[in-house]
Amino acid sequence: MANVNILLVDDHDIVRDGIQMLLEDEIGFDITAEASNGKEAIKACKNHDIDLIIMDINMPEMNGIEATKKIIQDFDDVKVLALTMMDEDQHIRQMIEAGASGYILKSSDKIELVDAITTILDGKHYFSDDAIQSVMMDLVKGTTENKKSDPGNITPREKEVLELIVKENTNQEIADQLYISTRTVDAHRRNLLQKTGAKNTAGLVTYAIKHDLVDLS
Amino acid sequence: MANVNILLVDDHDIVRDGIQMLLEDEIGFDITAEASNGKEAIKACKNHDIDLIIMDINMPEMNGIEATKKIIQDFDDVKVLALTMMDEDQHIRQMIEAGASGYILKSSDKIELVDAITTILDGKHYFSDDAIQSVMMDLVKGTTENKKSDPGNITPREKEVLELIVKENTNQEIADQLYISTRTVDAHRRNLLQKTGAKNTAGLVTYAIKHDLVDLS
DNA sequence: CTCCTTATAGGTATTTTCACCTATATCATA
DNA sequence: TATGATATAGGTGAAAATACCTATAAGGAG
Repeated sequence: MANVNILLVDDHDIVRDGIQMLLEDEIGFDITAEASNGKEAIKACKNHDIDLIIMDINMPEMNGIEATKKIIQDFDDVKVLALTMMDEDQHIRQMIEAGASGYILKSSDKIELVDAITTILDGKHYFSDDAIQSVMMDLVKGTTENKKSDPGNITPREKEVLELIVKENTNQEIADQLYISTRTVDAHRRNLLQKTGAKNTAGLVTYAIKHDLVDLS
Repeated sequence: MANVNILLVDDHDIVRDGIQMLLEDEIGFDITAEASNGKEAIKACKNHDIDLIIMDINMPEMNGIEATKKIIQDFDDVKVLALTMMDEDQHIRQMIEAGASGYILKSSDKIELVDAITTILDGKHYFSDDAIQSVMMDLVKGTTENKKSDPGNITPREKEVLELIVKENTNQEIADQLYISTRTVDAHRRNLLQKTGAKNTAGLVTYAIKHDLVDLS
């Protein structure tokens, strides 16, 4: 744990100062660099050999999610701990998907902060209870909403055609695979457009994916 | 909590017997019906006024995920508690998305089981620590894997065009919105096809969604 | 100051999709 | 048994997408 380089990213000076006080005076970590938005954060990663970034989400110029994506991509061994306000919880999932190793709230106490940092530096992940709660509820909610907007009854044959459309087949190729006429494929396609309310192939594909009728593996 | 109708779904008699013993003898819940696969579970829902289903995942005929989807869709007020083995944890997310209100492992003790049941009957959700851990790691993992397979450099303008394609716009409509010629849109489209390796619009849409270049909200 | 990428745009032709229309055999079910 | 949904298939024509080709202006990187 010797010589850990920490980058602190937040657009509010006072927040940076507070966290810096916490880390330096009370816990013994050094802040190596600071940044007030995503672009500055990327620049700081180039100029310093950063080990850990404490990253806010809402910032001018470039937000924490975009910055995290770019940094995780370009700087292999940098870890990101997202540190945000409670009301930004709709972004937790995006932040994790962007590659953050941890997520805690600004309302956390310093014990949780140092716990998160040491856990992450140890190569593991740390998510606060609130973050976990939010992600699970997100999963649950996204679900039931989908169920409600399930409309149009797509027949098994139509589903088969739809799957082949998603897999980039033309009507001719679909006809060959299903041993039917292209006109029949065309008919299925038109029925699908009508039932789904899609305007074109792109709409059919998004519908199929949204409604989980295909697997993008 | 009077008169709660519970349906127990598992393809192993001995598991059903064990849980039934636990619930009836020690906790005071009654098992109203049993089923050994998804299809039987659906049938049981039609024949009894089920309040809660304790559902296994891996079963012959129809698995627990499919059954849960159908049941949640057709029977409004039925709650599902998924009860599975540790090694089925790759299905947790699907189960939650299918509409399950809770998820615990067969290795849980009876205290957790009854806790989960009462929490769910109370209209809330219950996820065991292992389930939560699995979901979070799923999010984290799915991420880094995506990052690695990110190839093709799509320019900002191309991304803009791609987003409009996904939103079911034709080249003409895209041209109008971006104040450029349809031929330019066409050029972007061809470059996108080349860069992504897609064969047609369907391929572009799946690429965009897979690589998270658009939001399906 | 070149070289490369990006964004722009056109020509021409073919393939594919989409929009109307109609029609028939099968199967479930009311 | 009649009705409706499903799967099948065709005609015609217009719109859209895709496949080749070329070309130019602007901007950044070496």
